[in-house]
Amino acid sequence: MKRAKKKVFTDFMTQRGLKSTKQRDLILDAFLSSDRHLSIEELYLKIRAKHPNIGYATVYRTLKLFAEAGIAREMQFGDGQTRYEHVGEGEHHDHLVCTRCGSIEEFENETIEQLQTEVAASRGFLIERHRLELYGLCGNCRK
Amino acid sequence: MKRAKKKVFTDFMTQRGLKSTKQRDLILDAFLSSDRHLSIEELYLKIRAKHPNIGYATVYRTLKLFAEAGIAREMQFGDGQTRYEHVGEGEHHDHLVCTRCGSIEEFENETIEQLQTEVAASRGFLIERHRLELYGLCGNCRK
DNA sequence: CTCCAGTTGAAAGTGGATGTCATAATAACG
DNA sequence: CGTTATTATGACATCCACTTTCAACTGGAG
Ligand SMILES: [Mn+2]
Ligand SMILES: [Mn+2]
Ligand SMILES: [Zn+2]
Ligand SMILES: [Zn+2]
Repeated sequence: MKRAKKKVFTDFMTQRGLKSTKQRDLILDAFLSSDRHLSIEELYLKIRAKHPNIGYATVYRTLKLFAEAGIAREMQFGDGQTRYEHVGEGEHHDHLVCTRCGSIEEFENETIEQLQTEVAASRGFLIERHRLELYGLCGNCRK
Repeated sequence: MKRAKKKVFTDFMTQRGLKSTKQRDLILDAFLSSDRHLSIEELYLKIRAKHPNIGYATVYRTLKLFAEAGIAREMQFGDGQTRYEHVGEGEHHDHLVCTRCGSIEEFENETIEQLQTEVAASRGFLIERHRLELYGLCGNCRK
């Protein structure tokens, strides 16, 4: 699946006339092999540890490209930092965010999605995307 | 209900040893008699039209007070601006946000709320609050 | 190998939120 | 009522997370 995403990104770049560079390769590897939901700064620092010459702006721009290519999703959990997470073709999930330790769990619930569609339909609203986040204490932090 | 919220705020101020000022009265009136979901800037400009001496910082600080007092809720719809909406005791609702005209509709769905609780429970997660936003085209903008 | 369009990193710019501080207003007290 | 301690206000400064700019630097087509 890392392979698949790399191909998606390569195709995207070709189709847009963008170039392959070692920075982009680095950033893609770091992104794909990292925890989900990292901020730009976090990914930047991680890469910078081994490649001190990388620029913040390059990481920033490359993550935007990932999002455009469809292999990353930009998100906001209200902590003032934009985060990026991996996404696969047609995948979707929502989040449980721990307000104490900051951990993020994912979940899917088809019934909720269905109800959302119904709510929207009943008002003539057409959903393009949605966002559902449950904030609270994770199992560990409740103890 | 405007009356009720004013009382809640007055009590809050008394209990915290805060002073009553004409600015706070102005801002509370403007807030309570305005559209829901305004940004600080929007409310500031609205008040400033009739009271040119009001300061942005005062509006900013007063809205924070409203939130602390429990008569306003701070929210983010991803457009880079913090918005405040009216909230009543024990009230809750979620949002439909039009990505074209920016209008915001509200809805409640008890079944969805129930399912959220179940999802959380099945993972040992304790929900403190949540956020559900459906983005897309409103009835008007679909035409 | 050449050459040009695309890329990079440092640095400057943005915009909204938040902090600072001298001045002004509130309200308790004598 | 005046006095006085406390809190509030508004102009301005600062912060911070991006976002843009630009001169130097590739990648890769031809
Ligand atoms: Mn996720
Ligand atoms: Mn609302
Ligand atoms: Zn936790
Ligand atoms: Zn609309």
